Amino acid sequence: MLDMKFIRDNLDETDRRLRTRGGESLLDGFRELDEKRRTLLKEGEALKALRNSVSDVIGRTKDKSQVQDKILEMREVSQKIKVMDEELNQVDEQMNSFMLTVPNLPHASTPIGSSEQDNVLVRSWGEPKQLSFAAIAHWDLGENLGILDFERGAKITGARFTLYRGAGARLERALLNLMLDLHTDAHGYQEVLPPFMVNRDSMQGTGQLPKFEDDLFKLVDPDFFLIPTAEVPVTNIHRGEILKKSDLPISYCAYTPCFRREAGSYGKDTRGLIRQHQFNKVELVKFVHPSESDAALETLTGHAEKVLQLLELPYRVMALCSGDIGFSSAKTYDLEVWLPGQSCYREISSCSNFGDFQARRASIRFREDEKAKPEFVHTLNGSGLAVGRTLVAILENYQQEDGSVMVPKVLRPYMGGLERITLPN
RNA sequence: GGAGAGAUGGCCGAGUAGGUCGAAGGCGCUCGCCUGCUAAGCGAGUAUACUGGGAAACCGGUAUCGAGGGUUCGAAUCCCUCUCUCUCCGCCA
Repeated sequence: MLDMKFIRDNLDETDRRLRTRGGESLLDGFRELDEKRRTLLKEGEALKALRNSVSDVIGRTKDKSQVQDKILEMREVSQKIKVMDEELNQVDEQMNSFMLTVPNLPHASTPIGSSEQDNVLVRSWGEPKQLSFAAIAHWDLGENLGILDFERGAKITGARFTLYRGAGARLERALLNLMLDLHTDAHGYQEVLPPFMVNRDSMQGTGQLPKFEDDLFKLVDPDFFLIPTAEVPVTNIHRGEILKKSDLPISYCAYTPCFRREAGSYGKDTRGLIRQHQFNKVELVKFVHPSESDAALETLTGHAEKVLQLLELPYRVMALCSGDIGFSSAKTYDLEVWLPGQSCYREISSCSNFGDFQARRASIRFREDEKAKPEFVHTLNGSGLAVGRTLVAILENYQQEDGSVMVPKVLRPYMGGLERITLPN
């Protein structure tokens, strides 16, 4: 959420910056609504002030018959207040739901652009592997090796669900452990294991609601949602809190499964593990002092990159343009890993600085010093990494001409020493 | 699932025949004094949001005692609904 006062004082500039996201104005009607709200507020509060002071007099008067006329008068005032409050509530609600649908301001360093095409290459690491034979896509590799069973996944649940078996299941678990160990031991994150379902307030705190309910899996009875990313429960750890400045920065990493409806992506990536309704991810989340968030995005992105480097998977870093960054994000770097089976780079991590956008929604604050007013922290997060897609990258990059797949050296201790996943006899 | 208890400020904890309660007291914290260290002592201060005025310091208004609604001139205090926490019983990975 943006700061209402900031919008009020900088309406044109805010509008201009928001337009870089998609062109259309996102602030229509703000001024009228804001003025209406403040007028109602002012009038209502004046009446309440009157009622409070007169009620005080009534309270002090022992003989109520002396103030009978005042009581009658206040009865009418209270009626008026009630009417005005109702109107104000409506306006407040309108304002609130309006504010919740306004996306974050793009960061000054976010490239201006309208689509994916305008994303900017920041750097790349490793050479895209040129295989000496025809690359096989991971879905075929996985099925041939008997480690990915798409048919049975679909039978058990439906499309975009997959059954992992044997070395495949082990490989997924190995990746999880490698990532968690790296981020906790080497990068200083505290591991957390949060709930995989969250309530509506949490979804609103990080920005998934109210706008993107269609993308979520929702429970029928309690009003809970399956998390689409660990960002939601982990960022909401500190919802409604005032943190100590000395606690910052706070760095969490978490493994969770992620559940996404993928509505609107029918026909896209229908084969393989790239786009699933359920996938595993290790997420990095930071709460930092506002002056630190720019630098924190760089280090956080570096932490995600480190996983790819350890696995020796070629990748590139893209700065998303204003038209491509997410609703809550001010600045985003995507890590894209090279996939020989598709001869292209595919997103494997998304690292974002949200500025104070999520912190304002979720009310996560700190004090500069003991007496200072609370200020909003800045929040960041990034995938470190999407595990399913990492497994895809390993299968495709480490595939051998005989159809087997080498296990990256760094993973072998996690795989019971296994060096190669071979075809079943 | 059944029975009961409870939710007050950073923490603990008063406050139920409705008014002078944004809320006693204690702890913690901040500033000052005192004490040649430490501790103790003394004094003052110490919630948040919105809103009006002011360059600012700051001053004023409104709201908030789990959430929402009701009764009333007036509610932390009465009534209703919901949520959460705790205890006991049952069930269970």
